[in-house]
Amino acid sequence: MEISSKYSPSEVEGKWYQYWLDNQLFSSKPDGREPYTVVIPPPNVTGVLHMGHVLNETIQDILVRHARMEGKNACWVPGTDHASIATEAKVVNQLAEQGIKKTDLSRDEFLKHAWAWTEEHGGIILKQLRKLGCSCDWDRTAFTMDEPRSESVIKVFVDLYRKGLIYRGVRMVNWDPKALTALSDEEVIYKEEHTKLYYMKYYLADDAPIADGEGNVIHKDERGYYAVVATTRPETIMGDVAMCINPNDPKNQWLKGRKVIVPVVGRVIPVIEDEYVDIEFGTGCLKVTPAHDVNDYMLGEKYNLEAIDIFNDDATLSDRIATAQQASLAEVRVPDDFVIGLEKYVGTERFACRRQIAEDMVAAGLMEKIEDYDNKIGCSERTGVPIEPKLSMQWFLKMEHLAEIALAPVMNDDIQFYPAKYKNTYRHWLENIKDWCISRQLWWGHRIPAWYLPEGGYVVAENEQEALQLAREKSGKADLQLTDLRQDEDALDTWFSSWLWPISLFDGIRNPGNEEISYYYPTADLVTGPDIIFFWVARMIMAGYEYEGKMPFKHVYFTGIVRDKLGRKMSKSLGNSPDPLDLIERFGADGVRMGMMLSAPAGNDILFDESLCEQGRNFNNKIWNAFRLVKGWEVADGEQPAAAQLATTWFAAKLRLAAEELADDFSKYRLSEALMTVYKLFWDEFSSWYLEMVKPAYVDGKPQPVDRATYDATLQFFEVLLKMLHPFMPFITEELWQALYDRKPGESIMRSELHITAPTDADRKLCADFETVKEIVTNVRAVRSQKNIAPKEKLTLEIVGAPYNPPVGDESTPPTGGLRGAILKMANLSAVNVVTEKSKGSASFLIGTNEYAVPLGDLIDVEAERKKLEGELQRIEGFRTSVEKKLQNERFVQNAPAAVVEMERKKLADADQKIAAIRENLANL
RNA sequence: GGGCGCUUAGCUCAGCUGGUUCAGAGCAUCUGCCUUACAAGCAGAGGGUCGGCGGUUCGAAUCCGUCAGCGCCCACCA
Repeated sequence: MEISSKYSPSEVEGKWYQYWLDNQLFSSKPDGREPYTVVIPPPNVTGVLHMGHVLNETIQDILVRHARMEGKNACWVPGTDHASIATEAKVVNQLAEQGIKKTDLSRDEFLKHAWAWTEEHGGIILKQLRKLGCSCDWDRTAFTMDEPRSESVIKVFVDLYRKGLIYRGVRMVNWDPKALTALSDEEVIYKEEHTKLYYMKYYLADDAPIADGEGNVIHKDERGYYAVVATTRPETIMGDVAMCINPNDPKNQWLKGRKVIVPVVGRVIPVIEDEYVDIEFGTGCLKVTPAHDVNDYMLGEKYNLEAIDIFNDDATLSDRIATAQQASLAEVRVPDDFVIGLEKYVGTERFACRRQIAEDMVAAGLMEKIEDYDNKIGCSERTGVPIEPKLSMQWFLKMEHLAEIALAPVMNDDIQFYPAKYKNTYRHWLENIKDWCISRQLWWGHRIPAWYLPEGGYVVAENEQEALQLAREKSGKADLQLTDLRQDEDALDTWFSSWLWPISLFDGIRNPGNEEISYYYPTADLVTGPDIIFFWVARMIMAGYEYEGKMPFKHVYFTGIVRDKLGRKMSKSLGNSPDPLDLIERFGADGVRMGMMLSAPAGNDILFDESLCEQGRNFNNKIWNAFRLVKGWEVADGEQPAAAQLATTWFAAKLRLAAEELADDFSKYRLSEALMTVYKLFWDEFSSWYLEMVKPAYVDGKPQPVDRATYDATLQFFEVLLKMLHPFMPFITEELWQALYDRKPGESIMRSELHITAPTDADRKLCADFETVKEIVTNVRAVRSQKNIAPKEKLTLEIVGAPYNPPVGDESTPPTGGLRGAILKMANLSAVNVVTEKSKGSASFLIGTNEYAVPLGDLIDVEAERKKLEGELQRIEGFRTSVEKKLQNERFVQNAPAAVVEMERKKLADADQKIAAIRENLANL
């Protein structure tokens, strides 16, 4: 049967994936073997596969398949995340397109739409993972909002509440005015922006004399004395309730104890003093708006100031500003030209309002100046809009205890981070942790299990019945009905469910100590991006110790960010992100996986380039063709040629060495290096050296059969290589493994085990000797290349002088056995002779201190040869001089270890020998 | 403003607790080859004062200091 010279992934990948599924090869059940567990970082349920996933999932699949072939009970649990805020936003947008407003729907109606959306788009990404070859146990597919996970979340909430770790209260939180919800500190990202710094005039409200002391900076114009306040947010003056100076600020001594008028608003506010104020910033005068700034809020608490919330939830200006203005103007009279009616701003959007009020203030002469200013603005991670600090009633989780139990295991390497540098980041966060705001003003998520009583107060319970019972007890009213209770409207932060993932997947919350959780937990490796180290990794560690008393995973492998080859982050707007499915279509899943892994050292960003997939595809093709060659051989009984005998012995040794290296790479999670190790092993050692050595010759245009011993050995080697490659390229290796021998139905390479004995000293020696053989061959080939001698033309090789070192023979046994045979075959020689003096007109080369020559007769170019030799002589003499200098340095000889000095002496002796040989050659030319 | 990390061949990166695996790998480049597994290939070749400067040492890509450039994380300077 004719096999195509090109491997065609699309024809085999689907077939084998189905085969794996049909034979339940991904499935795992607890048994007597050592477990190896990985839980997938659940992608957003409505997400689609992007290059970041490809990287992440490929790494996990490599680890899982590798562990499976080590004989472990590998279990990779897939699933998706409900992604509360992101999904709700998508649903709201979709409804908007249909002309439906969320506010017009009831909670239940909205959730119906959300579930419909989830069912329509959910799980697409899991289907795509199959195309990549991921060996997840699909029967275990979970969702953070399915029943077991939801019940776990509620149970944990109630438990933490009863432990006193969850509380409810009014706090300054990060408010997303677009999503209309509170966010945790971690969901705020800071962006550098060019803004303005506005310097506004706050006139003194009284006529008392000015205390003109040393260093005071006093402002005065025709309207009177005034202080200058610098701010980036002039619109917030509507919420001003004080001005604050640093008591030690010499510039502003004259303001102590005074009252000032908020411009535009007309409110008279006190000047307070606090060392919090930075004397160097702006004018040293700070306006205090407790409702709209975290620091001002703290000042407000400290000095018992009123907090005037000037915004609606969507960050438009509230009509409260107008009523507040009227109230304060009624209280104190201020000159008309300091005041502008605030009604005109009501309902305007915050940034429009800012522009307008700044303009109005300039027109009214209330603005001292406006400067350009670079500022960092906190924005919502999800919607991108600037965060509005806002006072509101929220649920919080106390973090002190949880941070404490999560810190030590990472710092003392019970849980290992790869790369380890993230330990610092982790510690810093835990040591400065604040309470976690876990409530979200969203519907899509786990609803907070708190029920409010008619007469105030609330109960926290796992379900309505329990809530009712607790409510009756609490209120003392036995006739209280469920309809009298009102459940909290808020949902929980998505991460409040994800942090239980390694436990809830095995039902360890609802059903502690069950067989699955006892067997699979703790999981082995977690593969994720460093961007969610706080959101997820740290919190899983907390939950792990709190609920299982054990780490959730033993190792964390942090991947880098996938960038394009110019180093830019891949993004939709740049259009620089290839579609993974398209890449798979073009290069095969194995090719894409390999392209990804070729440049993915742990923790480093990946500069992804399509050409890497091409390299992966080419490698597939190389494997394919090697297979074609081997399976095309005709086998006959017969003696094994010397070269083949050496080749099989050598390659067996080489495999043992490579296996050792591979194991080392895996143990250090250096997966791209592991791949490179197998890549070179297959391409260079196996294909270019081994196969060429054992390849049967052609006689009269006909290929000769290969002897059985060589053939059997070759198939065995091929099988080992396929197994080594399998975690990286599952499809092609399965295809060829199946074709290599007759297999039973249901058998698979992914369930085969790879055990290779440790290399011996003899293996190392043989491989080192073989490197010399390679050098000899390469040198002869180079001679051919330089002299334009066809590869087909047979040459002879002379080994000059005696004695010389093994492996190429010694005086009594001129190059013999396999090594000699290998040289003959690989360099296409007719003979290898030991001579005391090499032939006239030959090209020579040195390997170590041994000299070799290829007689070329008339072909030799004496001048060229002389030039080459002279160059070499010069180089070696220079080297000799430097070594000699070193040895003449007494301090070196005295201080350096004996072995090092001895090494240098040997270098010197070798150099002398080489120089002598080259001189002789030159003389003979 | 604090903390961490990086800088080695044209590109992407290895180089562990200083000394024969010390200047390496893959890709790219150049030169020959359509040699009966593979041109998505084969054979050969070129290419780097290891970011700059200073120090420790008999000896530094490797340790220390410093400067420059890049990147990341954290932080309430309005």
